[in-house]
Amino acid sequence: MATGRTHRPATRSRGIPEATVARLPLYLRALTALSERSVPTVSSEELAAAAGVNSAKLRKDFSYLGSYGTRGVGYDVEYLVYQISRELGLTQDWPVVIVGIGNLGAALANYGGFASRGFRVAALIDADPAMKGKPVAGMPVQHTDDLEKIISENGVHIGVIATPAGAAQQVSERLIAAGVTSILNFAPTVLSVPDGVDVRKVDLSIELQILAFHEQRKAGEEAAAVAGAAGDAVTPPSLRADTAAAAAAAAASRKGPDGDVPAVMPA
Amino acid sequence: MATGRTHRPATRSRGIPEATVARLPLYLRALTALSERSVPTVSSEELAAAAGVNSAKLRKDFSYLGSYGTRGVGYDVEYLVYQISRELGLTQDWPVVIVGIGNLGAALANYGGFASRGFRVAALIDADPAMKGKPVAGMPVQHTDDLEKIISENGVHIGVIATPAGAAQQVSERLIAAGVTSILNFAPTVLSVPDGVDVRKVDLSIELQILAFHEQRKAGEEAAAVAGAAGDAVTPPSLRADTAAAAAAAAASRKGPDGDVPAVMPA
DNA sequence: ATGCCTTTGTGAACGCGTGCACAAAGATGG
DNA sequence: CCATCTTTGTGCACGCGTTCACAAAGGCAT
Ligand SMILES: NC(=O)c1ccc[n+]([C@@H]2O[C@H](COP(=O)([O-])OP(=O)(O)OC[C@H]3O[C@@H](n4cnc5c(N)ncnc54)[C@H](O)[C@@H]3O)[C@@H](O)[C@H]2O)c1
Ligand SMILES: NC(=O)c1ccc[n+]([C@@H]2O[C@H](COP(=O)([O-])OP(=O)(O)OC[C@H]3O[C@@H](n4cnc5c(N)ncnc54)[C@H](O)[C@@H]3O)[C@@H](O)[C@H]2O)c1
Repeated sequence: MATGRTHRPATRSRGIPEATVARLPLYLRALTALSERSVPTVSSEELAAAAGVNSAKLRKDFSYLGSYGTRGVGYDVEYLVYQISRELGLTQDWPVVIVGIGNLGAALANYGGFASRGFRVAALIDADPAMKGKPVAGMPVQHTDDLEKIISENGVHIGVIATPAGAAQQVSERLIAAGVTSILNFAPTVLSVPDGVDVRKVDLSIELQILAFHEQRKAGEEAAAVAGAAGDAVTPPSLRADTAAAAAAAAASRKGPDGDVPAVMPA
Repeated sequence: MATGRTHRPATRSRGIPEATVARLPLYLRALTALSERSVPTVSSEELAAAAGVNSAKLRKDFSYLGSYGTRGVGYDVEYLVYQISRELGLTQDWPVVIVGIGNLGAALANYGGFASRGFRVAALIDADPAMKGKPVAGMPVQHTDDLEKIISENGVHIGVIATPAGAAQQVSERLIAAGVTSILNFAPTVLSVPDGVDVRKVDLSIELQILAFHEQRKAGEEAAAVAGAAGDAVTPPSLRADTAAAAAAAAASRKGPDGDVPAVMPA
C-alpha cells in the first residue's frame, strides 16, 4: 500500500483512532460491493475477510462509530454504508484540483475512481504555457497563474500535487496560501507545511524499496537454508574502513537520469 | 503517503523493525541529495530535518543497522548511502514487470524514478491484443499470453499491477505462479496471496477519503468554534431507525461510473 | 414463554513504535 | 596530555494498536 502520515501526530479525531480511519475506506469498499449485490446483512467475520483484516479489529473499529450491529445477525449493509460514508465526509462533494498535468497527472485526471465517491476534479493546473487550454480527460488545462483564483472560486480544500519534485514545495505553498488544507503529494519530496494542513504522500520509489528489502531477505534466507553455513548472503557485520572505498565508488556511480530530487536543508 | 502493509505481520526482519525499514528510503533520498552536493558528513539533527522525522527516531533507526556514526561529528554521508543501499538490497538490480498498460501503467512506464535506484523495467504486459508490440516508453508492450515466459526468462521477482480491479486477483495469481514474490498493487482490491508473498498497495481513493475525513473535522471544529453551540455539524449520535430510509436512498444513488470494484467473499 | 445458538461489543493483556533525556564517546583546541 | 564541547547510541517510560477471549444480547425455533 501507499505510505504514512505527515499530519498532527496525536490529535485524536473525536476519539476515532487514526488507524481506524485508514481502514474505514476499506470497509466501505467491501460494503459497497455487497450492497450492489443486494446482500442485506453481513457478519463481522465475513466483512473482515472481504476487507482483509481481523474480525476483532473490525468490530472494535465499528465500535468507535457506535453500536450499529445486531447480535446474532450482523450488520445491516445499507445502514453501515451510510454511516461510514457520513463519518468519512463522503456525503458531501469535495472539489479537488490536480497540479502538474504530465504523465501521472493526466492518468489521475482520467481516473474514473476519482469521481466515484464524492470527489470531483474541479480543475487541472499546469505551469507549461503550451498545455494551457489543452483538453485532458475532457477538461481544459489551466495555467498556474490562475491557481489562486481557481482555488477560491471553486472552494477547493483538497489539492493533488503531481509536479516534478523540485516544484512541489512551492506549489504546496501556493495551494495552502490560496485556501487548500489537505494535500495528496505524488512528488518524491518531504513537504513542510504549517499546522492544520494535512499531507499524505504516495511514493512509488519507497514502496518498491521496501519490497526490495524483503525480497533480499527472502533470497538470503533461501540461500542460507540451502547451503547449511554459507553465512555471507546477508552480509557480515564486520568490515568497515575497507568498504569505505567501495561506498564512495557506489555513491559516485549513483546518479541515474532520476526524478528523485530530495528535499535538503541549508547545510 | 501511500497505504499500509499486507505481508507477514510480525516476522521481524533480522531485527530491523518494519517501521524502520519504511523510513530507510526516506533517509536514503535525503542522503543522496547531500552526496550530490558533496556534503561529507551530516548530523542526525540535520538529516532528520531533511527527512521530516524526529532525530531520536533517526538515530534509533540507524542503530539497528550498526554503529555507523561518529560522536561529536555525525554520519559520513557516502558511507551511510552505501550501508542503507546495501541493507535495502539496492546494490543489486531488480527487474520489474508492469502489468496493465493503461493510463496509469503507461505513466509508470514513463516514470524516470523507476530506474533510478536499482529497479529496471524488464517488460510491459497487457491483455489487450491491440496493444501488442505498441511501444510505450520506448519498449514494446507484450501480451499476457507470454507472462510466464517473460517472468522466468528475466528472473523477475517484483511485479506491478495496474490493471482494472476486476483483473487484479487473477493477474496476481499468474505472477505468483510464475515466480513473483513481491507485488505492488495499484488496483483498488484486496489481493489474497499465499504466505511468503509480499503485497503493498497504493490506493488513491483511500488516501483521498482519509483526507476528506480530516477535512470534514476541520470544518466541523471551525463551525463549532464560530457558532458557540451549533452542535449539529458533527452530527448527533441519536437517530437510528429514522436514518435507515435516508441510508437506503444514499446507497441507491451511489453507483457512479466507478472503477472501484471491491473484492467480495462467496456469500 | 423458554432455551438454544449465533454474533456482537469490549475488557484486558500484550507488543510495537515513539520520544525523552542522558551517559559515554570522540573530536578539537590549547 | 588534558579539558571542553558536540553528538551519538540507548535505557526507559508511555501511548497506540492489535488480538484474545468472553459475557451479554438478541433472534429463532419449539
Ligand atoms: N509517472 C509516474 O508513474 C510517477 C510515479 C510516482 C511518482 N511520480 C512523481 O510524480 C511527479 C510527476 O511525474 P510525471 O511523470 O507526471 O512527470 P512529468 O514531467 O510528465 O509531468 C510534470 C508536469 O508538471 C508540470 N509542472 C512543472 N512545474 C510545475 C509547477 N511549478 N506548477 C505546475 N505544474 C508544473 C510540468 O509542466 C509537467 O506537465 C514527479 O514528481 C514524479 O516523481 C510519478
Ligand atoms: N489512473 C489512475 O490515476 C489511477 C489511480 C489510482 C488507481 N488506479 C487503478 O489502477 C488501475 C489501472 O488504471 P488505469 O486508469 O490505467 O486503467 P485503464 O483502463 O486505462 O488501463 C487498464 C489496462 O489494463 C489492461 N488489462 C485489463 N485486464 C488485463 C489483464 N487481465 N491482464 C493484463 N492487462 C489487463 C487493459 O488492457 C488496459 O490497458 C485500475 O485498477 C485503477 O483503479 C488508477
